[in-house]
Amino acid sequence: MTIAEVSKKYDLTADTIRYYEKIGLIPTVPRTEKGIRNFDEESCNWIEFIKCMRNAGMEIEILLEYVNLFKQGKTTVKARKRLLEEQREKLIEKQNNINATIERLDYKLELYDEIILGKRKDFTETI
Amino acid sequence: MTIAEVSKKYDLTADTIRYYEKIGLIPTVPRTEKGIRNFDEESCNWIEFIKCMRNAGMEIEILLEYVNLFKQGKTTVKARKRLLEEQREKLIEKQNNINATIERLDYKLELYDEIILGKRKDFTETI
DNA sequence: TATTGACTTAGAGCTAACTCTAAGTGATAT
DNA sequence: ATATCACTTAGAGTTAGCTCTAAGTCAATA
Repeated sequence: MTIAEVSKKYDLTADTIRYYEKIGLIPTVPRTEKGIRNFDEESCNWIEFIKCMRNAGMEIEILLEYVNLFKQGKTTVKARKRLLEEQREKLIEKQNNINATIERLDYKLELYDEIILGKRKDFTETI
Repeated sequence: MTIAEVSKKYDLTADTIRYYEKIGLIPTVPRTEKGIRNFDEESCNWIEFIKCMRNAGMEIEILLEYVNLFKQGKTTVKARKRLLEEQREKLIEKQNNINATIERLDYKLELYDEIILGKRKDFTETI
């Protein structure tokens, strides 16, 4: 697959994909004799994985650590597990923050509704 | 309350609080005769609100819009509601992304566990 | 044959959200 | 009296994560 095809498939710009490769996030992208990227299944899997993790807000530096551990082979399995567990914890915390904020917004939206419908005579501007 | 006290109370640096005020995120922070910030309850409520929204990842530009609508008074109640509804939708989407990623990590962590415990003879490196 | 279009590179530029620096004021402690 | 400390300002610097530019190669089409 060319970079244009991969770009379309995963909805990432070609620039972003090249950037990810340059910094080492996508190990060993194959090339044609002319030096043009020819993404195979493994490269695509990496891109899909990176995209998913980035969408959840995981930092590139952390992902780089994971990729580098991966490159070192079986001996790093435990370290990789530890890394993913840590990131899982961070995502849980993010989830909690977002949940709390959604609940707060729900409450505010209810108040706004009551104000709009005129159910609140004691209308005081709540932040 | 001085900026130092507010900084401690909400775990934000004084720099961040000054920055928020400068760009207009905290309307009307009172000052002493000497020109020193003297945060009242309303200012604190704004800071707490901004902090909560920022923690969930809401953009400063959006929060500025909200604050500006708020300043214009009752006539903007519907617009404010619309704005908060939009942001709620964005948070739901983020939540979904994070949930999907946590589930994916859970699956990977199980695989890693099986590998570590030697339950997998067919060990092939999964990304 | 000339040009169009997809690819290549190195490296500069951009945006959001802070974070820091320098220079200054004023109240309190030694 | 002098030094320390918390505050003030304007504006420069930083970081993450892209995004764009310029200059070039190569294959296919008018």
